[in-house]
Amino acid sequence: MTFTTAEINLETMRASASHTCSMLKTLANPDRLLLLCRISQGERCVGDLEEALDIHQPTLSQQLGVLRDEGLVTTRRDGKRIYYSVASKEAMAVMQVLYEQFCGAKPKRAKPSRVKQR
Amino acid sequence: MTFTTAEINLETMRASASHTCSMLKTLANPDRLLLLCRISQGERCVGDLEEALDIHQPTLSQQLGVLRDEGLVTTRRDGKRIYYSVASKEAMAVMQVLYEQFCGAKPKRAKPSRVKQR
DNA sequence: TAATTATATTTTTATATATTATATTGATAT
DNA sequence: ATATCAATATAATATATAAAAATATAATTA
Repeated sequence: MTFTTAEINLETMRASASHTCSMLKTLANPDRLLLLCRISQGERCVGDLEEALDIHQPTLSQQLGVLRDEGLVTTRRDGKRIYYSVASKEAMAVMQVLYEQFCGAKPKRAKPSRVKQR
Repeated sequence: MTFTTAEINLETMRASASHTCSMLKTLANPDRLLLLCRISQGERCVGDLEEALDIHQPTLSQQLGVLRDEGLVTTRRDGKRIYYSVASKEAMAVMQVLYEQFCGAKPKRAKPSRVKQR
C-alpha cells in the first residue's frame, strides 16, 4: 500500500527544511528521545532523569546540553537542583505523533471505534 | 512558556525507540525530507525528482536508496522509468505534523478561526 | 564540605555526503 | 539479433564531520 498527504508545498517546506531537520536530528537519538519523553510529562530534575534513563551523569548532562542548544528544553534552578521542562511546542507535536504511530496510542481527537456488544 | 503532552509512557516509548529514531534519522536530511515531501503528493519518477530538487543523479539515487532501505518508499517500474511512492503511514503522519508546525499549515480537523467581518 | 549539575578534554568510533566511473535495464532502430 | 540511447542504480573512493563515551574537573548551593 502507498500513501499521500494533504498538500505539502515543496518550496514552503524547503524554506524551513534546515530548521526542521536540525530538530529531527536532535530527536533522532534514543537517549534524547526518552529524555524528552520523560520531561514531556512535567518538569524533571537531573537526578530523576538519571535514574529513569540509567545513563552516566556526564553523558546525561551532555545530551541535556544538546536539547538546550536546540531550544527544546528550558531549565529552572531550585536550590541544588535544576529542573528541565519542554520549551518547544513543535517538538511536543512531533513526540505526540510518534507515540501515536509507533506505540499504538490514539490521537486525542479520534472518535472511539464502535465496539460490538455481546 | 513550557509544554506537556498527553500521557507518553517511557517504557512503551523505549521499546520502539530504536525503530523510531532510525526513521527520524532518515527524515533528518534536507534532501531526503524534500524528496519525501515531493513523493507524498503522488508517485514521481526519478527524473521528476532530479529536476524538482536539482541534485546530481548519483547523489539522488543514493538518497532514494536510503529511503528504500528504511522502507519509507516503494518503487514501480514503467518502461525505462522508475516511479517512487510513499510506503510508510508513520512517515506521512510525521511529515504532516512537520508541515503544520514549521510551515504554518492548519491540521485538517481544525475548526476555522472566526474572522471579524467589516 | 557534601550534593548536584555542568563543562572541558580526549578518545573512539562511526557516519555522511559528494564525486567519478561503471553497470543494469528497457526501448528503439537497424 | 544487435547496437545504441535513455533512465536509473551501484561501486568505489575521498573528504569531511561529528557523535558518543569516558575521565577529570569546575561551579553552585546548602
